[in-house]
Amino acid sequence: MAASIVESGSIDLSNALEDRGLRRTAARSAVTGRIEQLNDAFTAENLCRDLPDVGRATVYRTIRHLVDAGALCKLPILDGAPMYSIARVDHHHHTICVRCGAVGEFRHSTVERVLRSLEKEIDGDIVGHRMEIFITCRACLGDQHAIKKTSR
Amino acid sequence: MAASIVESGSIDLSNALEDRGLRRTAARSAVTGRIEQLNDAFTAENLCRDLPDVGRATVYRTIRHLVDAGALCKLPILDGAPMYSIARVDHHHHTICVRCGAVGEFRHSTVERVLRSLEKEIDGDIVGHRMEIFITCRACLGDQHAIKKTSR
DNA sequence: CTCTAATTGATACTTGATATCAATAAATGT
DNA sequence: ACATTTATTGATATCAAGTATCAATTAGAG
Repeated sequence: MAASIVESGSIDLSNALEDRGLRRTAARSAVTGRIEQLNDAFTAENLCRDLPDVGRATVYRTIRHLVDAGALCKLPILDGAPMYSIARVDHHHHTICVRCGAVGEFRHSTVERVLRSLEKEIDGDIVGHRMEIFITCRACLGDQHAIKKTSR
Repeated sequence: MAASIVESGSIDLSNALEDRGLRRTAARSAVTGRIEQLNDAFTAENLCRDLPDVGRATVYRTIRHLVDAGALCKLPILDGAPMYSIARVDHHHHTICVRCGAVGEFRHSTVERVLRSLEKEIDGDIVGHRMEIFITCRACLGDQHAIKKTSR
């Protein structure tokens, strides 16, 4: 019943679709295959550009199925299109570089502990949460040669 | 230099615009006035509907100025248009009801403490963060008369 | 009251994403 | 292998949120 897990700890995308009763087709394999090739988070438009032979509608539909299946995380960026990343089995959160947009992950048990302590403070049932940390990543810090590093 | 604070702890919206060197106009007053009337978070389209005599472009522009000024928080909702709420002086986070979309606030010092402990784990400089808790609010819990409450 | 620059808002456009629907392909039964 | 049924595809139209354009208007300084 549980979705297939591959060694890396992520969910196998094709199987995730099959588990939902969806057919295994060439178009869907192209989409899941491309996503698995990518290391970084991506947008729907990225995939459309990478897969010119797959229709936009199919790309968007497949992404939606994968999100519904829990195999992809949808990351709402402040402006523009949301990004997607392969969901790991263990719950985690994301870092987003405000300069280059690179998305990373982290997991931290304290975050979950905080949630539990918030239950009394919040007027309703907690059904989920989302946390993003905005950073300037190592690479981008390297780019700006010591600018703004000294003054406060 | 600091933006004017009114008793409630929120930033005065008209003054926030003036502090940025923007003129005080009838259209902008209509927008800020309407926002201040609202208790809840709102979308840009909400404002446009409430203010049919103010052009869409002006509504969107004014919201953008207010966000830039730090007088409004922009809350990216998972699907659809982002919502905005008046920024309080003290840092806080939001709860979003997954049934009715109602937005609430909470503040919790532990969240900030978690962030500090994450600094070692994260490869870059933390420049900001965002946390949203998804809930079923009290009102919506009342609606669904005990459904799904018993089974596991 | 005049002048200048900021502002406005109708309109057209851009972007991201979904709906439609005839053509196609996958699974199933024989 | 073939026919049948049903899911899937993708070109196209459409939708929704938001931005760019630009002539007409208005605020504020002098």
